[in-house]
Parts: sequence; structure tokens; C-alpha cells
Amino acid sequence: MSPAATIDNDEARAAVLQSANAVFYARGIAGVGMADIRDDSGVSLRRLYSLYPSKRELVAAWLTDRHTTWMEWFTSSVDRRSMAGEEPLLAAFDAIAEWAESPGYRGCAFVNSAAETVEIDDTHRRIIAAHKESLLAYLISLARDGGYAEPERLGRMIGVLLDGGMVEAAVLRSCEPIVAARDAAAVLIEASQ
Amino acid sequence: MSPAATIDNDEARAAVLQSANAVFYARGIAGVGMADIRDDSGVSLRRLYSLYPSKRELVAAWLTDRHTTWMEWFTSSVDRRSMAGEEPLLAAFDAIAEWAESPGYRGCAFVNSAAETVEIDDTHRRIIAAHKESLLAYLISLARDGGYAEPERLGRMIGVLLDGGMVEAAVLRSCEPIVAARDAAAVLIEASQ
DNA sequence: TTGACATGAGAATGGTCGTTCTCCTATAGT
DNA sequence: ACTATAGGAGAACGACCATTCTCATGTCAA
Repeated sequence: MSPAATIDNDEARAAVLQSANAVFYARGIAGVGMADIRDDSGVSLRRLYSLYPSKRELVAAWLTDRHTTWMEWFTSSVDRRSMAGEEPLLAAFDAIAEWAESPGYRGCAFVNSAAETVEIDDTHRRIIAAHKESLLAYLISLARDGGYAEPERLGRMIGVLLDGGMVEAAVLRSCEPIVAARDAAAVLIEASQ
Repeated sequence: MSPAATIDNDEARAAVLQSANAVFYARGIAGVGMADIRDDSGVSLRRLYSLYPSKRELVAAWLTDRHTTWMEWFTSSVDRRSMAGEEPLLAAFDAIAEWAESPGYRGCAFVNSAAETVEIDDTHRRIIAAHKESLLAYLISLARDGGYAEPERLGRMIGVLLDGGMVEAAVLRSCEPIVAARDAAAVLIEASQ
């Protein structure tokens, strides 16, 4: 009953999103054509357009998918370090520092996408803003769990430091700004005891 | 002896850089064509290409020019607030906050440009990194002048907070992250007395 | 087998943009 | 006044890209 195909739509979608993630992050949205996605994923243009009717919608799907994937990676990375006895709010910086040291690091995909003007519309911007709100909510929950005074205030301060660290590490190609950010976070946490 | 022209090359260059600044910042580099620069500046394509042999070189000239202009604006804005009795390192955040509240704010032009992949090459990246190094050196000098312990460390922490504030303010369209950054800076400064 | 249809490969279309070229005007030096 | 030349307006060229279309293939249901 289902249409004949080498791979079904779900598999094709997964392959497309995986390629989109690799290639959009590495080369920017405007730097990647639909043909590049096809070449990387092996999904034909025809199928690509049947799954995602336009590049805009593919980008929106990628951003949404990346939000989920990235948050899962980030929270589990923080969790793992916390289990090992590290202060969770500081573990956040170590997770980012490890990422920033890995090859291909180009900063926060959401910040980079927001900086692109040609291919990004308001739908995308909403996804991006929601990602940052979500990250902030997580940091605030960590601050709350830590029992610090004014957890919302502390969480926001940590959030600014994290974003600043990610951006500067990308621009300067060094994870030293993340170390400085962690250093600052430690002072702020100490002051919130 | 000089060739006949409505305006001379220096004036044309100034007009082009002014237009480039307005339009590259507002719409991104990839979002602006050479024809847009011509339309905004009134300098013909022919002359444009005689002044800047390619878009890449125009972009490099814009970034260089913007570095100078922005640093002048920033330092004088900090100076003015310092004269009025404010702590210079905190005044930096107020300057940025005022900017972020102004219409057309889109974050740091250098960070945005670095996020663009299609039109930005290594020459541009070097200018961008040099800008951030320069900003950092200024912040460190303020920390030194303030007589704080470990001024380099403090300056770096303030730098990360500033960049984080600029980025988040752009993404979330709110200057609240800058307020949080300033708040954090005050704690760090206090701890560096 | 046969017909209906989904799919892939890749050509075609339409638009954008960096860069160059053509044609024309106006000026400066003679 | 005359000519060489700089400059403007805008067309032309070539490349790239999102999107659609054509044609050929293969599969499923009867």
C-alpha cells in the first residue's frame, strides 16, 4: 500500500536534517544551496521539495531540530559533569569549552543564523529567540536547584556570559573567552551564596 | 590639472563608506548588492569600482572604517559618562544599552559579519578579530586605570559580558540582557576592589 | 502483463548579482 | 572651437541558485 521507494519519507527526512545540520552550520544558510543538501544527503531534489516545500521551511525544520538536539547534548553534558561533582552552572562552561575546542566550531548556530539577513525570516527569528529563552530557562532552573539567592538574576547573568563566550571563541578562534566567562561565573556564584 | 568631476575621489569614497555602513549593517553583507551601494551613495558603479576594485575590498574598507568610527563613538560615550561620575567599566554597558534601544539596532556589526560565510574571507576575519582585540585592550586599560586587582582578568570578563549583552539584545530584541550584564559586571568589579 | 503512479536524474526557467562594456556627455587644455 | 579623456547611465555578460519540469525507470495492484 505504501509507495515504492528505496527509503521511506521518515528516513529521507532524517537524512536531510542530518545533512542540513552539518552543512548549514559549517557554511551558513546562504552559503548552502538545495543541491548541496541533495549531494550530502543523497535525497533527490524532487523528494527534497516534497518533504520541505521550500528552503525556508527546510531551514525552519533544521533550526527546530537543532534546538532539540543541542539542548539534549548540552543538558546531558552538564548532567554528566554534575554527577562527577562539579557545580552545574560551572559545568555549563566546561561543556561549551569542550565544544569550542572541537574542530569545525563556529559558535552558536542560532546566533549565526540570526545574523544572516538574506535567508532568515520572522518565523526563523522566533525559533531562534525561543531557543535562547529555553536555554535561559534551563540555566535559571539550575540556579534555582542550586539554592542560590535570586536564581533568575543569576541565571540571566550566566546566560549572557555563555553567549559572550561562544561568540568570542568563534571570532577569536580561541576558547580563552570561555575560560574568562567561567571565571566570572564562579565569582558571581560565590556572590550568590 | 585635476580631472573634471562633480565630486572628487575623496568625497566619493566618504559617501560610499557612509552608505556601506548604513546598508551593510542594516541588511548584512550578502543582503546588499553593489547596485544598492550606488543607489544609496549616488556614486556610479564605474566610479565605485575604480575606488574599490571589488566588493570584497569595499567590505574590508567598510570594516576598517567602522572599527575606527565605532571605537571613537564607544570611548567618547564612556568618557562622557565617566566625567559625570560613573564607573567607566559600568558606563560601557550604559553606552551599549543606549545603542541597543535605538531603532535599527542589530547587534555588533563585526560579530554579524563574522557569522556570514559567503562574502567574508580571511582578510575580513582578521579585521574583525583585531577589532575585538582592540576593544578588549581598551577595557583592560579601563580596568588598569581603575586600580583594580588583576585588571587584565577583569577586562576580559567585562568583554565577554559586553559581547554577550550585544548578541542577546539583538536576538531577543530587548536590552534586558545588557542590564543583566551590567549587573554582573558590578558584582565582578566589587569583587576586584 | 498492464496501467497508474511514485521516484530519480538532471535539464530548463526565472531571477539576482558581481563585474565589465558601450555609448554618450561635458569639461580642460590647446 | 577642437580634441582627448574622465565620468555617468545603464545594458550586457556570466555565474549561481531556488524551484519546476521532462523523461525514463521501477514498483504495486489487478
